[in-house]
Amino acid sequence: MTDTEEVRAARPTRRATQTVTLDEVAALAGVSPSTVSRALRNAEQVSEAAYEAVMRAVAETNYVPNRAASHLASNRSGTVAAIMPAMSYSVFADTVHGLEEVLAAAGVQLFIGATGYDAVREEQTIRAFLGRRPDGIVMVGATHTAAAREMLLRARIPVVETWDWTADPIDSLVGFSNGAAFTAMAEFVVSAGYRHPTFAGWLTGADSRAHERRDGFTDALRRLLPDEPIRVLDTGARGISADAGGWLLDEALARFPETDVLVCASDVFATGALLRAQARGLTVPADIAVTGFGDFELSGLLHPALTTIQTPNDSIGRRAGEIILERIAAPDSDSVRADLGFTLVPRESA
Amino acid sequence: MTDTEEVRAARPTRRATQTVTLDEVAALAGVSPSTVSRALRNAEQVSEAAYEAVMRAVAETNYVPNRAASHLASNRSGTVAAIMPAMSYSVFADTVHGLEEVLAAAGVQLFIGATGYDAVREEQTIRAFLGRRPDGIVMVGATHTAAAREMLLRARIPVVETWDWTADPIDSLVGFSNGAAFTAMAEFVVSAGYRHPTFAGWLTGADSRAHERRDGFTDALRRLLPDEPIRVLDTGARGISADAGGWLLDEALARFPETDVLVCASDVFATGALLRAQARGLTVPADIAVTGFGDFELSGLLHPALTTIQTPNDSIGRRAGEIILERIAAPDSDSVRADLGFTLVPRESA
DNA sequence: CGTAACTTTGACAGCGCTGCCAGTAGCGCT
DNA sequence: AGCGCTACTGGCAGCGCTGTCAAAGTTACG
Repeated sequence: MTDTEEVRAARPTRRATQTVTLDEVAALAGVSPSTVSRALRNAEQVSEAAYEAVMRAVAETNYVPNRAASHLASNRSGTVAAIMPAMSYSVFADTVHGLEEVLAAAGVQLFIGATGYDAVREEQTIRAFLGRRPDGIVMVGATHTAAAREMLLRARIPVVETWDWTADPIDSLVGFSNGAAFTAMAEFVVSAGYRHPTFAGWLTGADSRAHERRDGFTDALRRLLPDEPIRVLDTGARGISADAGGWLLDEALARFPETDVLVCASDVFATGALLRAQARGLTVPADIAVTGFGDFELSGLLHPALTTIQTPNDSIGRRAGEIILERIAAPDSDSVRADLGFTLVPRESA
Repeated sequence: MTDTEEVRAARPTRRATQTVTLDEVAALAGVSPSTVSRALRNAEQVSEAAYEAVMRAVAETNYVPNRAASHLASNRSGTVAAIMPAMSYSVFADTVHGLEEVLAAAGVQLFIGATGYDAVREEQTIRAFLGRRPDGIVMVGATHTAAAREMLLRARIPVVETWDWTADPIDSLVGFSNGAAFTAMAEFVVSAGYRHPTFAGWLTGADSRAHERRDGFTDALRRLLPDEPIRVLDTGARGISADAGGWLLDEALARFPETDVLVCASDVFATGALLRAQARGLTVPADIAVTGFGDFELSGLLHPALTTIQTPNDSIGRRAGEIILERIAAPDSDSVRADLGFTLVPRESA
């Protein structure tokens, strides 16, 4: 320990321990760092000999490029952020899945954040994600606080709002009209002869899509059955669950015994309502009909099979991913508004 | 356009357009960049006056710190990567949800990648994620290719494997024994009087947990019913779906008509099988009993309600997040092995 | 009033890459 | 041989932060 002085003199490096850098690969390959960088990103810009020397050195050192450094130098992060209300309901999980698949194929990585249907958390999540300088943002929903909208606009990156339809998207929009879907459902149940429909969903949270569904339904109903009172049920603190669907059926029977069809804002509710009706010894649709929304796999297998609306869950994610990739490649291209529509699936439950 | 010369002379900046930097905030606040950095990360290191000047400047400029630069300078990325087989099945979505909640509360952001139950894609995903230098990695499963294991070890970051149980985890482990769960199920169905069980699941893919479930079941069966032949059904290319569960029931009836209980590797299959049995006019469990795995919400609402095994989906994610955070804070702390167990839920279907 | 200890601040280098530029080598042509 | 090309390569600065150090200011105390 006689060389304490020298050790002190050498300023301690802040380098990450044990991590191979591009410079070390370059030294081993006998080329300059620039050449290594080129070989790794655009092999055709480099001679075959250099390419192979680099690849050998990469393999030998197990080099993995540091994307944070690359991001800083090139001002492209190679990431996209997705902000969802929740992941536990399969509809959004399907959308994330489609999105992830498209992005991963392009070498873009996906950040995920959940807001729990809370506008404040949405704002926090957006702010946190913008710190990562994603190349694009995908959001579920087109209703945001003014501050959130402002942040997204100022970020000057492609934004895709999904699962919704609006006249003034922040940037691009991929979805369908929840209101139109429930207008279609209203028309269907009325044409099927039902005269006393009750709408049921979760309307307490900041889930604007649920409100659009209700409005689409009740507006149509006022037109189709002008003399009929409007009946709406809210699961409130029960949130979104099959059990809440069971509660909705009980509640409809208790508060609105004239109900002949329970129009649910989600198959989650409809399934719970259907099973509860059967548990109570009622026959669906003879005693009470039930409709859903979302067309989950199980919905078609139940007895009676659920009348519902099929939504393009996976396609929304894929299309959103494609749009982000297009706009990253050509930032001046136009924003996209894609209505992927919905399909009413009449089955046995109504 | 007479100043072409001067314009040429000025080397074009590579700065991101329109993005506020820490230096600009410092200039506006009238303090040094160091002080801004400190104010934003450890307010207590800075005088009250400086803190407030910084905060005013931040608000005025809408400054959002660039985490890539912070990452590069501090060698901590503030991210965790999660690698899942799939997101479309609620069990993993629940785990992601629990994980995201814990991490987001600590200001850590979550990268998500899906492998589609494919070992090669798992390797590619790990490699891609390591380029982001996450502070930790959460994986579903404890069975990986040698190369994947090697990469994870070399990364020298906390790794949590989940949803599995093994004697030699890479680092930490949070899950339960899939084999033990199906040993318990075997004991249950035998003690309930069933003598001709058939195991059913998806065994074609790289889903090692499915294999462990089968082995746990068949091993126990050989012990409990030594004279009984072993019956196993594989959905093959049908994968994991309720429809495949229906096929499993048909197949069991056709190929193994002696089957008195169909033991499914997932509630997805069990639900499909149950509904198919009813569609065929069979009574469950009298004509054929059915058991599942996972205890989805719907499983308890079906008629008959599914006998199944409850798994700690959400807790696995939360605990994994906690472990990662602990180990980021104290890198020398010991790795953790947490068996979160499972609960057999006897109901009406068996 | 002087000294020691603490608090607060700023300067500076550097994290690991990429964009830009200039330079060299090799080629076909006049 | 000399010219203009193209193909390939290396040098350099800098992306936007943070860690480290040293200096300045402030307080406590004998």
